Amino acid sequence: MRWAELDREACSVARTLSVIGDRWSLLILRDCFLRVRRFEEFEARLGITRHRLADRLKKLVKAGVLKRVPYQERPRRYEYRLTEKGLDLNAVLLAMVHWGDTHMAGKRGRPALYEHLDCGAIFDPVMCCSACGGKVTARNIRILAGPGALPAANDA
Amino acid sequence: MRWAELDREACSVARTLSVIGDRWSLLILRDCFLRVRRFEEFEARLGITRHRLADRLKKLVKAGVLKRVPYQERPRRYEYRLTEKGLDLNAVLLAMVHWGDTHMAGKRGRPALYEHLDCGAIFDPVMCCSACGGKVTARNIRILAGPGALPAANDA
DNA sequence: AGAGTGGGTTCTAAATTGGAACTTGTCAAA
DNA sequence: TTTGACAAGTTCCAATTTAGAACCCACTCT
Repeated sequence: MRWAELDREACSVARTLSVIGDRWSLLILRDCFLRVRRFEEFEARLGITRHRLADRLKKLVKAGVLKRVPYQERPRRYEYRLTEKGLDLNAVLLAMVHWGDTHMAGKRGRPALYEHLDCGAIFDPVMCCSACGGKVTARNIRILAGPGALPAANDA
Repeated sequence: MRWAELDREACSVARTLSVIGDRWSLLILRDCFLRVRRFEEFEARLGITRHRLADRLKKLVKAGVLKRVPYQERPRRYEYRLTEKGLDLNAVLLAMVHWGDTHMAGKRGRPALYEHLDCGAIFDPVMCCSACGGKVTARNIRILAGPGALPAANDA
């Protein structure tokens, strides 16, 4: 399967990966959440080549995750900002951060901490059920075919 | 930056991506959560080449996300199962599924539904604060440097 | 006029991936 | 006693993708 075919799968994981499933996209988005917005700034922070960066930014804009916003005229220059669709990726990033903190942290501890502004606590992100608010884990969920499942491939 | 350098970054996102940041790993893991365990079954479901599949499974085992369990002797054959570390990736998958459901679903609706066994409801996974249980979004958190942040690069 | 800035594009070499065929034990049927 | 099938890989070559470095363009500043 090629990249271009991935978004046609009847699977939300595959469709999501068609947007963010490469080495750089999520690192670019991580920096977006840290309020990085300009081409040169991304380049300096990421260790990505200008070539790749230009290409990824273009793809993320096309996917509707980032938007290109002019911040000066003559010469016209643009910066890259998260759209609402992009901001919604926060949960994905947080889940990855939490997994990395739990399973990949070095002896010095986690690289970053998160403060919940609503309650003031340094917190861990936890996946919860929208109906009852209880924790969701691999062991207390069941997967069912939804309306968008293909007849011949009614998997996730 | 090359793949091999990614896990040395002082960032939990980068470290997590060093394990699951390629096109196939998360699709393999998705199938693991759907109780797929054998080489041939992965191959048939994924559209991946045997070559790539063998390589990815090896890497995921080395990363401690999957374990190789013999299921018969003579000839000795192994199947692949999620470890606890792998089961913890459930939150990442769920976050991606939810984003895909919200932003990439076709006209026929989401391909899969999730039932929370503790309460019986078909639910959406929501990121919550471990301290107060409230919702966590991009707009109500603040990121702080943690103990594992490098002096010269105290970012996420 | 010359240097600097921000945001790219173009080029080639290196790394990664896809595709198809081949290998290794083992059993079971012809 | 070949022959075939099965499951789980491995090997090899071609195609695609990426890295690395240099170049380009539209301005502004000195």
